[in-house]
Amino acid sequence: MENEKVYITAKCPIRTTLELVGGKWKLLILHQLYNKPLRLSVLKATIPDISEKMLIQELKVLVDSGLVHRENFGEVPPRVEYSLTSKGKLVNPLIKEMVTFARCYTE
Amino acid sequence: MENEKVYITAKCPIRTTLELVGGKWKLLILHQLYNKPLRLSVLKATIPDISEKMLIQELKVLVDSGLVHRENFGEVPPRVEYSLTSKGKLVNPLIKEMVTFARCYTE
DNA sequence: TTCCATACTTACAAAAAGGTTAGTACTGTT
DNA sequence: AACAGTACTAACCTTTTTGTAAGTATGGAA
Repeated sequence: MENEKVYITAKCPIRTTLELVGGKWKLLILHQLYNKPLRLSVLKATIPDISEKMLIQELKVLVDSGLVHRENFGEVPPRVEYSLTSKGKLVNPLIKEMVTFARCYTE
Repeated sequence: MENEKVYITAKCPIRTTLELVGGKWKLLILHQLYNKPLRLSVLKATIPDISEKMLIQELKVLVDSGLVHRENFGEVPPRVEYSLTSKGKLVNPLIKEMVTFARCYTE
């Protein structure tokens, strides 16, 4: 089971992963949520280049795919916190590998 | 050194990796080259949906970034083989993590 | 009654990525 | 002289992704 060969198909695991966390922003967002829940405004501040629209849009996708949990405290002014679900935490080793890869590549 | 915190900047490791292997095709191509050098025609056959243009275009990018080696045997009709460089082999653990992630996610 | 703070929406525009189709170059074989 | 076989190129178009700028909703504080 462990080392089954991966053939490229419409639903192969590599493509599944690309669909879930591909694109310019999702992994950056997930990485910020690694430690603790964060509010939108904090996320925006720690990902300097992202626009508010993209941030909200990508968060929504991540919530829809079950990687991120959205908690609305129903206060005014609004307070909403985003955190990793247990599935979302599965991306941590992946991000770690990306960091390792980049460091080995550039060294 | 090991566990340095990763801040999101223009050249942070996550973004470096995304630039190198991001997009729809690069990781699929690299995965096919995992075992052995392959010719263009074979790559095309094992990645069913890719167009010839995209395959050649992405291979060129991968060669330019030093992840893939291109060997031209100078024969007629042309024979060219593509293989992973040592830097290219660094993506293998990354791909493995992607496969693991997808399997955990979907189970 | 005006403004504040925060999360979120909408309409539109620009840029990037990807796809289609038709071609080139090269020689040995028919 | 035409063709086969392989890697590659070029022009053009469509789709997807990302960005910009403005606006909405809320209730309490000034």
